[in-house]
Amino acid sequence: MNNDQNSIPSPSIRRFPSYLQVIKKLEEENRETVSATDIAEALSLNPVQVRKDIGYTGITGTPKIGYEIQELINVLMQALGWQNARHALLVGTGALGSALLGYRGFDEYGLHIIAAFDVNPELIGSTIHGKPVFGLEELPNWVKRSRVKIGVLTVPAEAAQSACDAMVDAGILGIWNFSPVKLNVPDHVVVQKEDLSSGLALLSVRLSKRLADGEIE
Amino acid sequence: MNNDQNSIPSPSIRRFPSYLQVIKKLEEENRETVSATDIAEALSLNPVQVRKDIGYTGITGTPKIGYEIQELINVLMQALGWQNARHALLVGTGALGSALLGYRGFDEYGLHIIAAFDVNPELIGSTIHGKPVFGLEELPNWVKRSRVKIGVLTVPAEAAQSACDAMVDAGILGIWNFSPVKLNVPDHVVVQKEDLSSGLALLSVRLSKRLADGEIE
DNA sequence: TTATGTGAACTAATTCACAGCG
DNA sequence: CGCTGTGAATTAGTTCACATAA
Repeated sequence: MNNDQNSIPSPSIRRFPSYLQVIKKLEEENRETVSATDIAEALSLNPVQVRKDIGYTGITGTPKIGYEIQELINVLMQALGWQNARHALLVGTGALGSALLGYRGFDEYGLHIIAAFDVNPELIGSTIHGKPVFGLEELPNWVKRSRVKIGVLTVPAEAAQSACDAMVDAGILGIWNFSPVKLNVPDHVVVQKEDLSSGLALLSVRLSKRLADGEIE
Repeated sequence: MNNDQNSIPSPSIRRFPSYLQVIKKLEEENRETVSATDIAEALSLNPVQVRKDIGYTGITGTPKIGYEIQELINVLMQALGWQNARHALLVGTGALGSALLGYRGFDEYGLHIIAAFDVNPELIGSTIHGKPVFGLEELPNWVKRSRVKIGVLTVPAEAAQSACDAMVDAGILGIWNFSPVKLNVPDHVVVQKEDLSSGLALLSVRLSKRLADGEIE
């Protein structure tokens, strides 16, 4: 088993949430163990890959049986830094922003978006999916009080860098960037860029190829 | 230059939309050429990688100058199968679904979601961000009439497979799946799964590592 | 026999190094 | 020189093949 916490490959980390999802469902059904094969089957992956991924966490399973579900959940959460629920804020309450505010999927994985910020005076003071919307100027104080470290950025391209700067100034350390802009941040800030169109690109290409290769139109 | 249309690596395809985005902005500023270096800089990528990616499309640039912007836009769109705008439908008008209906980013890349379907009687007959919402039972006729091939799936996990089946039966050939479920589809249907939590996972891990490595808390 | 765990082989992707051109 | 274009080297990720344990 590999125990080097610092070097889990990114593709493995990206798969962890889906593993969690599968085994949490089994947990609800009161199953006590899972095999890598079970997980692989549920997700159409190669079982060896699943085993290797799980190996990175340092957990060890028992042959013929698999892994103890509770333990596996714990080490995966641990590996993801999700042991304790994390709080986040969101800047930009447009279509995508309000969707993310209402997306319960994140809570399941320990991310709780607890407040939103925007410049639109019509929204300030209201709530979206139960979360309060503040004016951007309140960001610094709010971050100081709440000690939140993660910010979700869902503003239009033009506003992205300045909203990012505001977050950084306020003390945010991790930015999940949904805007199509490369953000300039100081070294101590981590940015994760999310690009919806890249998935759409792959779908388009694969579909075009199928059509070209003579599927019924 | 590589001209084999059928074998552009997936990572390259995933980067194409961001290239398009950069050069379309330059086009608006009436620039006529871009170098791979320009694009790489705008996106914090390695210039060689950009050049290789562009090479896959078959286009050829001129040393010292770069690529002709119009031509580059054309070949990228071509490579992505986005020459002619594509129409799509969406099933599931929850938080995420309505966000995608209102997300103008897709139009830019040739995906026009022109109708939505749901089972909620309160929504049927209404419009969301200007797009009409129909009952799921209307799907077959609507697809037949509109000849739409792409479906965006944004229903909760429990409903995913049955909504997927409905799409497939109606004649949808490409499914962009935002639900956390592995879909069972016949061979001729292409499924692209989108998993928001995988990006969040990476952000968490990178942030935790930073904090552990002694950033100011 | 059915699982884990892992070194080894393989495949894919990125990056390097450099030739060639304007 | 600053750029393209590309073979070669490198690195990263996946898959195979097999040893081992219950």
